[in-house]
Amino acid sequence: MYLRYLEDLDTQGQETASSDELAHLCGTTPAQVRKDLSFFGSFGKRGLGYPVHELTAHLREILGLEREWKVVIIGAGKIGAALANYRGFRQRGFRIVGVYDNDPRKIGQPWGEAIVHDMADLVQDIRREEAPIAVLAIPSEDAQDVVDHLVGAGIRAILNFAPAQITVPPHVSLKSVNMAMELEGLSFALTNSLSSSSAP
Amino acid sequence: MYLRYLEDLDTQGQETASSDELAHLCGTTPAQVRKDLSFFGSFGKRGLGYPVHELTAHLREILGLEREWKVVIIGAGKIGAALANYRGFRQRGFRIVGVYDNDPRKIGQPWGEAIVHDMADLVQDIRREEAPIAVLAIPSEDAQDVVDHLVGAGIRAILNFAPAQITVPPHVSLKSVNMAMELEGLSFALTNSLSSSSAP
DNA sequence: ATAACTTTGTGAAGTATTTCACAAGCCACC
DNA sequence: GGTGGCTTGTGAAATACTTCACAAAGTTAT
Repeated sequence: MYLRYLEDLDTQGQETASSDELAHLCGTTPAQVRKDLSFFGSFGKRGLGYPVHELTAHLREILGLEREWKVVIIGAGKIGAALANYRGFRQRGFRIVGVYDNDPRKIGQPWGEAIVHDMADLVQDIRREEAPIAVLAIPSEDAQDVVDHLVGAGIRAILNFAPAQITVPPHVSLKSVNMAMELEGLSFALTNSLSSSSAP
Repeated sequence: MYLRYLEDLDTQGQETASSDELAHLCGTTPAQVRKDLSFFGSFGKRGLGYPVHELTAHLREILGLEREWKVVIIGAGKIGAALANYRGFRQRGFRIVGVYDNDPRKIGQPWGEAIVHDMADLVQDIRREEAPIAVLAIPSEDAQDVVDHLVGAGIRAILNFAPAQITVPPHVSLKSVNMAMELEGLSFALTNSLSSSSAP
């Protein structure tokens, strides 16, 4: 999150930013900003703030964004399409090297810059390409099964959009996004006349 | 999350579930389950566990899912399309009452069961329909501007998919989902050879 | 009816996170 | 080069969250 706003400031030509300024941008507190950043090192200058360009580079390094990550998308449906077209991914160093589906009508069809591949080839392609990240955009009922194949093929991280509880061995990183659950959170907030705001 | 799994159990005809069983399903601990549920009331029976069907109803009530929520989708692009087609929304009581875009080529086109409306009509439609939830699937640069209009029209909750920091007055609930940031989290995990698993 | 076994609900203990508050350092101006 | 005004970095305090552990209450078997 800090990186997102620091990049904006850098583009605007701002040279330094105080913890106070970053806190306001990110919707948190100055003390939180300082504690968070100090965990990784001592990047700021007292009396002046943090050097925007330098800190941006540090954070990109810390997050592992200096290299390119290969990504495969599983599921050539609407969500898969949205993800494949998402500008942000490529901009931030995630290169989509393949899209997979098991629908014969979709296999072989062009899809953006790529072609939809047969799910049957997934395992061998991952082995050959060494794609360490998979994005899952398939129906819940198939999710765990596909995940097991991915893990078998040596995948190291999975971003899951299926609303299902997935289990993976400890050496594989898993992150799940459940859009219906996000809306339910808003329903709860509305029902209880609470209000909250969260950063992207 | 509990609701999701309880509904599954209910469909399968299971009558009771222990905190231990729910914990395993949801990837947490039995003590956590009991503490969480006890916050809202005393739903379980000692020696037996929680009554699945009854607890499901309680949670739906707590989350405000017994009523139907009207939802407008802003942005008829790929992400908007994915959301509009997302089965889960309708199943869980969120009815999409309108899709809006400012691209003249899209306005008037059919779009699932609905038609794409002109963004210019958004404010008056929200006032008339009293849609309390908006889903934002538009480019970042337009996000805050649209949000301001939504707030002016009386929207009460916003689910934001644009990778931008949005501010809203305290009576409006805001939840942001940033897909690039999710991938960056995985990048960090991979870079540092960490591993973690999170429930949907 | 009683004994043996389960499982909840919840204070208390243990961790983790956030905020406070201030010494130490840096800049700018005189 | 000294002084005043900022801002970081960080222990300590405060707050929040999670886990422990056990009495109370229910179930099952005999």
